[in-house]
Parts: sequence; structure tokens; C-alpha cells
Amino acid sequence: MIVRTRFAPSPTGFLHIGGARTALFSWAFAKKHKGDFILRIEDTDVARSTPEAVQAILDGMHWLGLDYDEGPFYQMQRMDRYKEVIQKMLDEGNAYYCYCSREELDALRENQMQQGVKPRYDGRWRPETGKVLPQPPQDVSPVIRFRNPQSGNVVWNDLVKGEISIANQELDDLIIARGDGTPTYNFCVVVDDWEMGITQVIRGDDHVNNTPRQINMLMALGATIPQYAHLSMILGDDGQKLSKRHGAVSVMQYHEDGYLPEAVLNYLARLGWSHGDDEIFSMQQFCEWFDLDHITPSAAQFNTEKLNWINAHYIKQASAESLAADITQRLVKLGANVSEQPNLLAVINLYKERVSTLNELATNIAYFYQKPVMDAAAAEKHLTNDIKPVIAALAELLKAADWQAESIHHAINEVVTQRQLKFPKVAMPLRVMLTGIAQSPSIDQVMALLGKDEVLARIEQVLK
RNA sequence: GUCCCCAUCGUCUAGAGGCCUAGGACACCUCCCUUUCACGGAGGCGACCGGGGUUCGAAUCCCCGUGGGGACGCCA
Repeated sequence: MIVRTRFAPSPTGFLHIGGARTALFSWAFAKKHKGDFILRIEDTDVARSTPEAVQAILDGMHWLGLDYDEGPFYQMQRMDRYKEVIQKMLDEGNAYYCYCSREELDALRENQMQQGVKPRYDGRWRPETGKVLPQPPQDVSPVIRFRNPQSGNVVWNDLVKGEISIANQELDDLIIARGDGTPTYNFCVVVDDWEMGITQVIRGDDHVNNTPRQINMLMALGATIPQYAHLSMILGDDGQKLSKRHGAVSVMQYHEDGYLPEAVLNYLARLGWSHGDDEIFSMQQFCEWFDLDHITPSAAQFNTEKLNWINAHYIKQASAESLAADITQRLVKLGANVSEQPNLLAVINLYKERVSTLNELATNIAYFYQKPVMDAAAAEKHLTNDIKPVIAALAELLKAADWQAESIHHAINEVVTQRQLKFPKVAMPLRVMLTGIAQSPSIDQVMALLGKDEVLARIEQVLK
């Protein structure tokens, strides 16, 4: 049987890191088995769903390169079909009308909570043989409930968590259609997973408790039960739950912060899944290796430090050419004027092994394209009066120098030898004058790229 | 409260009863490289939640406890 997986977000916000990992695992599972990956937008909560959120999810998936074979399907466009199935369930006695008002239900729930029992519908409108139902009130438009079995257990072998068993007694008759006739989440999922032929449902483990209900409905409909794999959640850097209020960020924020999609993907792949000691691997490799057996059932804490390390790796590995367009944008954002010279590719190559994000890269090389911002502490420490004559002498030598890193190095060495100094004694003030800070790659290479005129101008600026 | 799930270094994890003196990675520390800072290289620190079983033998299986999380909506 062909594998068919799906990612089914509700468009109430951006694609966050947890959703991205769920999508990644579903996607990889389909790829691994040469199956289909389906995108389904669960937008039945009209009040909270927005087109902007749909777009944000699409953007996030596109940035990560998580392409889908089918969809996006929108549940709001499948209303007719849901209503047909509801009618079928009504006809077959698997569903029934319930005329309880919200107030009535609230009171029931509160009462049960107080008594310390699990709040659930008491079945007062559930038809039973020999039972006399109350007279339907005129002013209530009824909801439709699924007639859940009352005995036995629902058992499934979760592909991540192992066997899970829940007693039907713990379940109640859930609402599958609202008073206005629109179907609810648990029902739409059932119809869609069934009719879209989903073979493995890979989703967050906040859905574990929905699974027995869904299985019961699937069985009532005579549908094939898919396999389920419930992924545990991702905690924030601080070990706290990620929520809209606390720490949850869009995957697009990682783009903005200068992370490469391949780094985010690689990091996410290793969060909760492993393949021996392998840490760095391509998505192609991941799709070959991926399986559900090596997913941890426990929650994982997000670790930005490690993401940074992986990102640094991918930046190092990337060609300057592939980074140039992105870096240009970031430089412009920093207010730098990216001109022909110094050559951006050469500058990127000089710096890409030293940074862990693209923002860091852009920030670090900005001084090539705009006047350096002088770090006060560095200036005070290195731009001492006794060194200024030395630099002035060097400037004279440089004026005549052939502008190559090697000849620049020679010029500096000449001054260093003449004055009987250590190399850093000259290199450090130079570094601060030219870059504004006390850290940079080899100063001769920096100077070579910066250009003779600019170097002399910057030295002059400080000396005068 | 009720039900469900989870539990190995600070963090991500390896581990399917003997290969475990518990392995790798990030972080941290030391040293090396060096023109500063990084990068890189070599070392180091550091964990099986507790208690009972089962077994010749348990990080691995079972039970209890503890701790954490999730679910209990006319949200998804």
C-alpha cells in the first residue's frame, strides 16, 4: 500500500518550530516510502482562521522546502461532504441530536469538576432502546453528537509511544456538528483522513486524547484505521512550554535572524529523532534514514546554541556566491552601501568561517562598505599616542606598496623590525583604525580587500 | 480532580538483558595553532529520578513512588 501522510495545521498563527518539525517528519516519512505528502488546512474555526495565517504557513513550508504532493486542501471547502457523512451517521444511528443549551452543559461540567470526576456529557439526549427522550425545546438549535461506544477499550499501537489503551467509559458523546450545522474538528479530521487515504497520521501528542474518539468514528464509518504516531512537544530554550505568550516564534523569524533553512531542518531532524551518532546530514540523507522507530517519546528542549553550531557549519560550507544576494540585503538593511569594491564575494569568503548566523556575517563585514563605528574601549586600549608615529611611518611605506596581502605584510614587518616591536603591537591599532574593533581576520588580508585609498584614508582620519 | 503520556551528562541523544569502566554532539574548561578574535586540532569535566522486584546478570523487563507534561470546549 502506498504511504500517504499529511500535515494539517489550523491557520490561526504562523508556522512555529513544533509545527515545522511535525511537517518535516510527515514529509520525510512520505519521501522515505516514496509516498505522498498532503497539506490540509484545518480552517473550520472561522472566527480564528485568517488568510494571513494560511499564507504564513505556506511561506514557512516553502522556505524550508517542505513541498507537498497534494493540496493545500481547505476544510471549509469540503462542507458539503462533511454534511453528507453526518447525515449518513444520523441515518445509521451512529449520531443523534442533542438539545442541551450551552448553559446546561456548563452547569453539568462545573458540577462534575466539583465532584472530582472527569467532566463529560451525561448522554441525556442519547437514544437507547426503551428510553423516553425529553420533548425537544423550541428555542434550541440542536448539535449533533457521535454515539460513542460505552464499553470496551480503544487500543492502538502508537508508532512513537507504543501501545495506548483508553477505556470507552472515559469518553463521552462528542459534538460533531454545531448548532449551526457546521462540523467540528474531530469529525472533519476523521472524514478527511479516511477519504484522503491517509496511512500514517503523524502529529503532535496533544492529539493523543483525540485518537480514541477518532478511531471510534472511523470504525462506525467502516473506514480503515490509519496508523498513528504522536510526536512529543518541543520545549523552549528555558525548558518551558512554548506558547504564543512565551517563546514561540515563526520559522520565518529564523530566516530573519540569519539561519539557513538547511540548518534549521538539520537541527529539527535531530530534535527527537536520531540515527546513531550522526549529527550533520543532508535532507536527502535524512529521507533515506528516517523512520518512526528512532523517535523519542519524551519532550525535547530547544537549544539555540546547537542550532548556532549547525548553522555555522552550513554557512562555512556554503559558497560565497550562494550567500551574496542574501548578505547584500542584510547589509542594505544595516545602512551599508554595497558597492563594487571591495568585492563582496572575497569579503564573504574572508568571514564566513567565523560566524554562526548570516546577520552576524553582515554585521561583521559592514565596515567594508561604510565608515567603521569606533569601539571606545578598543580605541582607548590600542590607539595610544606612542604608536601613532609608527603607524604614520607605516602609512608612508604603504603608499608605495604593491597592494597585495603579502606585500602589505612585508611593509608591516619592515616597520616592526625597524622599531623592534612585536607584530601585534602594530597590527592591533591598525585593526582598530580600519575596522573599529579589536577582532578581525588577518589584518593584511583585511587591508588588501579594503583597498589602498580607503586604508590610507581611515588611517589619516585617526591620526589627524 | 479524572484519564493518558514521559523520565540517561546543563541541553540534544546512543542504548532492544551481558559489547557499559554508559558512547556521540552542543555548551563549558585546559592545551595546541596564531597577528587579535574566531575557525580548526588534541584532551578534560559531566548522566542512567528513587525504592522494590524478575534474572546468574538490568540504563534496558515488571510494580510502586516521585517529578514533569498533555487532555478533559458547539478550539484545533
